[in-house]
Parts: sequence; C-alpha cells; structure tokens
Amino acid sequence: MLLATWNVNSLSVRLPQVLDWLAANPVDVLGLQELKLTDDKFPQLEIESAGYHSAAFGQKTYNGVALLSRHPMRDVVRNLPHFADEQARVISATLDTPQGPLRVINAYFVNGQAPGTDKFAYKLRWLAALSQWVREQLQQHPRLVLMGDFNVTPDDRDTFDPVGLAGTIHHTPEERAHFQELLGLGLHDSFRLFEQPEKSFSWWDYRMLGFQKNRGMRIDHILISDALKPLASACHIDRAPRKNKQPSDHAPVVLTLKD
DNA sequence: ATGACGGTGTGGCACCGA
Repeated sequence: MLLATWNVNSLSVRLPQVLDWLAANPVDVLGLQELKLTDDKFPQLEIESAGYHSAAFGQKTYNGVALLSRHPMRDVVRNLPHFADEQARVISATLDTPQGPLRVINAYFVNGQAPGTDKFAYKLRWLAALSQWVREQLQQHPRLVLMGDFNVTPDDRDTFDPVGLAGTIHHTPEERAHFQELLGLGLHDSFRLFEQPEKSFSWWDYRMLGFQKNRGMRIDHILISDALKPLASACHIDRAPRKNKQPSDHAPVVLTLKD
C-alpha cells in the first residue's frame, strides 16, 4: 500500500503532471495541497478517469487541499472543527482499504512568514488546534496518517543552511516544538524510520537555482500512528517531478505500508 | 538589505509563498 503527499502549487497548472505521476506511481492515496482553486473548478472527472475517488476542500487563489484514493472514502471532515478559519487547509477522511479502515488527515500548514508577525501568531494558534484535532482523531482511529506540507523543518538535518537560517521561519524553536508535540501524541516521522541520504529535501526555492544547488528544506511529511509503524517498509522523496517543465516547488513524499 | 521565481487576480502591477 502506497501513500503520498504533494504540494502542487496550483492544481490548474499541475493537473497534467499529477495525472502523469499517478500513472507512473499508482499510489493508493495522494494528499494534495495548495490547489488554489474553488471546488467547482476541481477536476473530479479527470481524477475519476485515472481511477481515484476524491474529496476536495478548496478556495479562491490560495490554499486548498484534496484527498485522492483508490479506496472508497467516508466521514470527510473539512478544516479543524474547533478552530474557525477562513482558509481551507485540512481535509480528513476514512479510507476503507482491504487491510481495514485508515484515517488520513491531509493538511496544508500555515506558512507563518516570519517570527513576530501576525501570520506567525496565526501559525502557532493553528498548530495548537491541529494537535487537538489529531489527539481526538487518534482516540477514534488507531490506524491514522497525518500527511501534508507542514512548513516546518523538524531538525537541522532538514534544511540546507541550519546555521544561517537558525530561528527563521520553518526553523524556529516554537514550530519545532509543535512538531515534537505531534510526535508526542503517538506519531512517527515515517521518513526517519529508514536510512536516508544526507540533505534530503522536499522543497526548493524557484529562485537562485535552488533545486540545482540542492538548497532546500524537508517540510513535507507523512506521520503515522503507533499501530501503523510496524507496517512501514519504506519512505522516499520523489525528486523526478521537480525536474519537469513548470514544476511545483515541492516534490512528492511516498510511504510504503506492508499489507 | 533586497531580490531573485512562479501563481493568482486583476491590471499595467501587488500579494503571497518558503
């Protein structure tokens, strides 16, 4: 069973790449972020033709998330129930897989701009609300996955310049403490369950030849619950789509679970 | 210190992302 997350930075622009990628990588579940389109413009038919059920939660211009699944989905929840938010950032659903139900939370975490800004304060409030939601969901769904664009580097290993970028956005102690809090709920960073190449990143700046110089960050993650941890057999970042013409600035992260 | 690149919306640019 394969699960993946990918910030596509506009699904309108990236749909052909998503369909190509799914044809080459027929994952069971794909969480998408930054759709940047409203639900009436969501390409449900094209995705269905590729063999996927879908549930979308979009908005105009910014944000927007969706879950694509080869297995039927139910109990879809949009955004964080106890956190009023104008921004479409979270979609949760239960997938009925042959191995049993799997709860998947797919999120586009707040960027936060810079410490000390209103956006950063919003990020910290949003992170606290997310933790509460994940805590509740874990109580009901032991087989749980939290995937998405976290906009947090968990560790100094996860950034190209840990010294120069120390304390800047995506690298602050507050953001990393929230990441640890998620792990403390009983989740595991599936990427770090396996040996990985040094300087493994999932995002690279479009500017200044970021990808070519591997000046990136690992900010896209797939966290899995205690019950799923023994089933994880591999996790990798697929850099291939970043080499496409008109790429997203993010690359997909792919997790393999044993059946 | 700033902008660099790319997407959107709307407009001749500004805003946002990370």
